[in-house]
Amino acid sequence: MEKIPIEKLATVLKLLGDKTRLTMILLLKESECCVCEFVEVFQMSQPAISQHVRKLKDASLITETRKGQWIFYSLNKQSEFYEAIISVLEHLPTQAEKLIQLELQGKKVNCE
Amino acid sequence: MEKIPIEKLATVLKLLGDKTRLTMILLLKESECCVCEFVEVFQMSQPAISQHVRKLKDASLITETRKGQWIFYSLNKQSEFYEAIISVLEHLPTQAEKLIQLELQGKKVNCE
DNA sequence: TTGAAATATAAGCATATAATTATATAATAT
DNA sequence: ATATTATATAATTATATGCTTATATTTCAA
Repeated sequence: MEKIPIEKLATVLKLLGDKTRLTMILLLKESECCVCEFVEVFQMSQPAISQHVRKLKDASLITETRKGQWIFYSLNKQSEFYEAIISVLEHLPTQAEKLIQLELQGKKVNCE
Repeated sequence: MEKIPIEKLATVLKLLGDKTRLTMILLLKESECCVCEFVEVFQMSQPAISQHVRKLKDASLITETRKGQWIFYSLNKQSEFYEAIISVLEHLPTQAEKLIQLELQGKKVNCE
């Protein structure tokens, strides 16, 4: 397994050491999401969500793809931390119900 | 595998998201240590070390055993987070050299 | 081409964090 | 008994963090 320098991993763990960001990463493992979906799921302001997303993006833990007016975020499988992140996520219960809730509320973004 | 509520794991990851504490945990995986050894290894003040240790102890990630004038700390294998912690540590390179250095400097505590 | 929706960013503020300094407690050795 | 060593704790301070409010940018739709 690829080893990671302690300092780098500590930085990543600090990013994951926030309930909102950890949940974001867990959701992104199951499905790509855009900011407005996170706003619904977390019931937080758009700037607060954008700022959390930016931290994850700055660390290259997630990547973005614009689709029309939305920007979708995904887990970055190319990240040197990807495997470590997955091994953390494995200890968490699925958050699929949050995505189902979104769907039921008609808040899931469909950009086709 | 035992699942952990997101909020709890986020709290633990925040504790591990500090270079000093992450290294402490990694060292404790290899060998129990006392505060004065950590002071040598990290070249930090005794109160700074004690405060990091306290955070880990407050979260029950480590346990203490007094041996004479020293208090030795160990990874708490009974913690509900133990497995998750180990799976994080597996991504880190061994810190055995730090312990060997201690030994060579005659700073390793022998309490027999 | 004007307005609305999605997102980003900057400034400000309140709280959290990590260090230092000073002091207290507990065990050991003389 | 007293001094020394190991450790803990409290107060203080500087910096980091996460939120809010306000505003800018981009895309799409009318």
